[in-house]
Amino acid sequence: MTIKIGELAKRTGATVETIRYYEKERLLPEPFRSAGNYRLYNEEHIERLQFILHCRTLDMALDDVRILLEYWESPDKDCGDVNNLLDEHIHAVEIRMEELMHLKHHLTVLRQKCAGSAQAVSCGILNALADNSCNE
Amino acid sequence: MTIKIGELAKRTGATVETIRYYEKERLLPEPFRSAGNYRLYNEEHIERLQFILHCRTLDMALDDVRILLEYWESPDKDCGDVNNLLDEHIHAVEIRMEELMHLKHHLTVLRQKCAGSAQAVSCGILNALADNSCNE
DNA sequence: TATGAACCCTATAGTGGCTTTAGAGTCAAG
DNA sequence: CTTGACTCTAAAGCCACTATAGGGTTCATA
Repeated sequence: MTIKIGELAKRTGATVETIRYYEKERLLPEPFRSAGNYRLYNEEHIERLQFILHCRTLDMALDDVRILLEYWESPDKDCGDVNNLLDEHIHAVEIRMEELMHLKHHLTVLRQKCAGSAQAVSCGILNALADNSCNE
Repeated sequence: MTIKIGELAKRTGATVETIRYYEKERLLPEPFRSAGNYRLYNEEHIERLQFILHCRTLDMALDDVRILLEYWESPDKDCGDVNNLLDEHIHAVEIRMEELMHLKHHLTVLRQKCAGSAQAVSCGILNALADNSCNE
């Protein structure tokens, strides 16, 4: 059983372009080609692509995915580094969440500086952006 | 009083490269040049750059900054759109925060699939990434 | 006057993870 | 035999910078 790139895209939810991009990035191995030079994928390609896509839904960088794929391909390896990679990723997400919380606070304070519509010259938002009084 | 680009960078916290980039992007007007072709900035440049940087600390896109600068330059305009722009930005931040909350949940569940170090073949994390069982 | 350090200049390429575009080839159905 | 859906490659575009290469300017010190 082999499928063409459009069918692989349909089955996994990736776009055709993304699949070709992953191949160029060596995340997916080069598949066999048909007589007409079409890529032909098999079950292994499908699984590997799904692995990659699952990692991406978890917002992992492709370099991290590369590392995880290596472990996935080497059943005997110690997976301690996998745990570390995940811990670091969770930490990064936590940090970004905190950043966004602060950000939202600043934005909300800023928003309250101008109740309705008025002339720009007296708009509390524009003035606060000029002197940064919303960040102090 | 005029200052060179390094001094402007020092006073605002931007890098020299970012300042030149903003000029190329027409966020900052082209300054006068010295005899030796050095950029010479004045008070207005400093204020405008600070306005831009304040917007950036609030994670606004440069296109949004462009719009805000326009209002800032036109004191007579109605600033209702400024409020809308901000509301939309706050909404985008809220959405991203929710996304990250879900993300963190998935990552935490995934992390618990592998307690300590073991062989990759039996690592709950790698297996869950393969079948996406952490996202269901 | 020479020289060296600190600063400045332009132009171009790289970052990440794709997406888009242009231009061409393949294949099955009508 | 043509149409339309699919596929191919190569290159450029996205965002907001950052980095690099290869030079020029300015000023203080030797």
